[in-house]
Amino acid sequence: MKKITIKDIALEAKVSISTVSFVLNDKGEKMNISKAVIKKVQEVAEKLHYRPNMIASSLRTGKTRSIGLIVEDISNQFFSDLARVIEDEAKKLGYRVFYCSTGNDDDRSDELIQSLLQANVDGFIITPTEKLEKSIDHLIKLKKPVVLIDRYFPGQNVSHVVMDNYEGSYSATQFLIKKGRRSIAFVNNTSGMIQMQLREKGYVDAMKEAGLYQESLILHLEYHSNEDAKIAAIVHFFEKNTGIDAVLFSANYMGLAGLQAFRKMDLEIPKDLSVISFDDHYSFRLHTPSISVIEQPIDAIAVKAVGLLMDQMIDGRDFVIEKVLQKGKLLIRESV
Amino acid sequence: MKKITIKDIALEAKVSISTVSFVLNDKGEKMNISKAVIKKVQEVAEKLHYRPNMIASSLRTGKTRSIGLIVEDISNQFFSDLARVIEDEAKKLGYRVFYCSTGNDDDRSDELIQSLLQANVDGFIITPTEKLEKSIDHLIKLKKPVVLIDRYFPGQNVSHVVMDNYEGSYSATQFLIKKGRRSIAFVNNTSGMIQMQLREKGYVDAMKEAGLYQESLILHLEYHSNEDAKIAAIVHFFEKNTGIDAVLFSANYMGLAGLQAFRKMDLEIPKDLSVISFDDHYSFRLHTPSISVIEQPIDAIAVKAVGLLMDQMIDGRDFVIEKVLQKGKLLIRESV
DNA sequence: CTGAAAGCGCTTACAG
DNA sequence: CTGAAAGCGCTTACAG
Repeated sequence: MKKITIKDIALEAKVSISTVSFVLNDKGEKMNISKAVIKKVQEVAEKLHYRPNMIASSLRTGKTRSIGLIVEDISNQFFSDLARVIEDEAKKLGYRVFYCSTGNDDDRSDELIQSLLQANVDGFIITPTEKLEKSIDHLIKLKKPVVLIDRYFPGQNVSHVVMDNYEGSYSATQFLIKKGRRSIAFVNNTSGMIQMQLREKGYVDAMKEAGLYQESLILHLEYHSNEDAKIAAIVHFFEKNTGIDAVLFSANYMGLAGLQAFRKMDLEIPKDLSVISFDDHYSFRLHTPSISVIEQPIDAIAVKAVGLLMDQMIDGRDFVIEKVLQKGKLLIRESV
Repeated sequence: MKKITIKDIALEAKVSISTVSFVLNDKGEKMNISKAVIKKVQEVAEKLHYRPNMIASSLRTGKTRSIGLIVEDISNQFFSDLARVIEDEAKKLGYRVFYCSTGNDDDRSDELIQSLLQANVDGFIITPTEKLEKSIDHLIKLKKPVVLIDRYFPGQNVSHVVMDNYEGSYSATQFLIKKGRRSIAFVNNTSGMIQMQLREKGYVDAMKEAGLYQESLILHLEYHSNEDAKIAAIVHFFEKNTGIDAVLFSANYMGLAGLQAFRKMDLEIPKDLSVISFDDHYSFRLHTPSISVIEQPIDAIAVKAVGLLMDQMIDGRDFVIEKVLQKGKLLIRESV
């Protein structure tokens, strides 16, 4: 089966290849090509089952109609949900999405950016890792459209869309306090990224306002440790700090490790301990009791991020840097 | 920042662009280019931070060094694990992977194949949906390398790598029988794909051999129904067929629906009911009690599939169609 | 041993 | 209203 090119169409329709190209790119009217010719070309293209060669057109135009999506871990449900919505949104606009996971590894993130640059993606949506600020500066210098999601660098002037982490954490903590909980722990990781800092700050402020704050109630888990190590650390922490009656996890994978720790310790939820975690997860719904979460507005984040990226990708438009905060949602289930 | 091309290197190194191309493609020696020139060209390329334009080279060679991976649902852990291993394997060999989900929708699957064809991927790894046989025939006619995973079409001569579904199901059923269970249910979907048929057949044969087979112990869930509908169907089935003392689920999403059904019905696992499911899942390990599974040999499947695909992609090599069965592993946890 | 040139399949400025 | 031609950045058969 021979590849059909615009040359074949031109031959068959007895017009020049430029005419074919104009018609197939819907520029026929603009170029004052006659209705009859337009119709003819379209029919021939249809008849021969013409499929444009995207590689050739990319080489010529320098555009690939693709965007690179770099997330932390595509096998984490939060990110795979995000990716799916972003992909759908992009497809509506005729863009293809290449996605890859950093595993929060800075070197790998940098490599991925290089490789996507080399694949000539037209724009980037990134959940940056800690040391990625330079690489992102680099993209900006290259005038590549970039939107960050889930987190960002406070000093850097780049569009980003994130949840209102401070508010989410603050309200969840207040909710626990109103429920009569007094000794509320906060389990975070050691990454120090802005979204984790804000989640911690929301908790700290709510605790301080209620006069309940104690530094010893905060546990920081090594980010790069495996799940068993996290479970062990949580067990150790709760054995040392008896009397804790509630806990807020700053991400779903910590919450999941926590549930396993509590099972080992035979702690009963919510009698002994109220539990709330950031980010929803299938296992939180299935768990007995089901676990309350601060659900991220995934759809809103994805749609907005694609929108901001498109704004930057439209040639010549003077785009504005936008920094968007989306509200999360406290989903109360049986665990509080 | 200007894009560096081989022309720039040629200019700077004072050689022709062909020489540059040969050197950078490691064909310098073969073309009898002097050591000195090779070194010079490499140094200049390094100095100018040359990055080859993959689009240009693709247009010229017709190869993209990429493979298309079509799975049923990338947000299902079985497929996302599979995808990760395939991606890693492919990367080792210098290939990039584009992945997409069919959602078991035949039209969408066909579309995805078209779109990957248009993106000029060099080969395909596919978990086919029911009506995809024609599309796959089409790929073969185009001489596109294809490997199927997880399932295949019995009459079609295509390389594939799948788990030994019959054996997995047969042993799991036998295990339940040896444990003293007598009224063992089997929950399958309505898709009728070969892997599901074989899982059912393994169960049926084991039951028949033990003289325990009853057709009424098999439930078929509508594939395209949502989770709540599946849960309702399972509840209905178990309310009608009282006395069932064990159940084997033919895929993880059915097992997960089942766990929710049993929770609603206050069935106690494993006292009232032993449970085993195909495919592992995070929630199966976290569940109280933890759920026994027939674990798929994901790494082996992925590695083998990439290997078979590469065999086909090496130009001119007369590749052989291989049909590979990998053994699954029965992981016994608390649910039996 | 190395270079000039054709060509992959498009898009688009230019000419008429 | 439509066509001839240049050029995107490579690879490779051919010439010398």
